[in-house]
Amino acid sequence: MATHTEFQEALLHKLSDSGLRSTPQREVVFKVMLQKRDHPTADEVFARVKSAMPSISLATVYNCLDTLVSCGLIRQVNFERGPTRYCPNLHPHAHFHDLQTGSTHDIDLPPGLIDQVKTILPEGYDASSVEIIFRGKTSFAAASAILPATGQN
Amino acid sequence: MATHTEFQEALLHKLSDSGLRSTPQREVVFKVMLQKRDHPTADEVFARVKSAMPSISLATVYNCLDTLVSCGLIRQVNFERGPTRYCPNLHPHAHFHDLQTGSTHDIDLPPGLIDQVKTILPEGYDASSVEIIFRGKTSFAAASAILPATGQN
DNA sequence: TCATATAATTAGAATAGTTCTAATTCCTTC
DNA sequence: GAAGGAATTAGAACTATTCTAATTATATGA
Repeated sequence: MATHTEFQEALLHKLSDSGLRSTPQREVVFKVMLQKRDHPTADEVFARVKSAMPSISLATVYNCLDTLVSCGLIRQVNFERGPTRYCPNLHPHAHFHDLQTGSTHDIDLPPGLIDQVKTILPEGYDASSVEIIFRGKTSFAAASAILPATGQN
Repeated sequence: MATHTEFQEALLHKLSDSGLRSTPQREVVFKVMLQKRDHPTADEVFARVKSAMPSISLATVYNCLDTLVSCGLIRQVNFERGPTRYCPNLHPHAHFHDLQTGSTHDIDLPPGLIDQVKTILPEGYDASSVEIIFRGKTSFAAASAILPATGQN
């Protein structure tokens, strides 16, 4: 049997690509991000991580999340004035922000769409990333929309 | 000659559509937004407005900007963890965020693009707005890139 | 193996941006 | 011109994030 899980391998690999170490804190933050596939804030990640590692500090959670973002293992999203949210989905996707429930949904992007959208850029603009954010309402989540919106995801 | 300028008419009209009053503060904030067509923060708007109306408060600037956003006279943009920026360009456009200079450029959208992008949404998603953000570098602004990046726009 | 250097973590202070509160002023309408 | 509601104001409060300085962990290489 393997001494490392698959996710640990991926983590180690991506980290060392950037000359960074794999640490217990980075591992647990990454694990927590993969477990519940929503869009938590740093505070929410902190709360989840604490049960597995009570000694971890909020500053470290910020550090780890920033590290994971910078080596491409997770993404960062911002909606309006809310706190930064983190996203473990690495497939090319857009975000749909449900204005009624506050929740966020990933929308898979068909291959080629990003490149196609990039063609609208005039000469001299070289985009390394394209982010697409939809805002609106959903018609399938009627049940959950009744709930008092405990938090976002 | 007209008793009101064109922009005041537009302001008055949009405001009263939402049951709101046109006030000197709202007028001056709107005017300032139209004068320099960049993407200022609330603080920057506050600074610009102060010369015309020294008694205005920062809270009022926030209030006015929110009001203008909610009646569709300006737009709001957020990049990463930076402060909210406000945009007077009402034509359908995307934003290009220059990672080297920190500046923001408006990118005109060809008609139909937004609708086309909306077609990727699965059943049940009803988007009232679509935001597109590019990030990357530009090759034409070599001169300004040398400057020590005093602020963003 | 041990010393050294560097990287990472930590707690808590500090900061920045924004919102809230309560009091005041300004309009609008009777 | 009085009453009621809307808008503004100053400053306090709040939240998210970053910074600082000290500590701990890890890797390297003598």
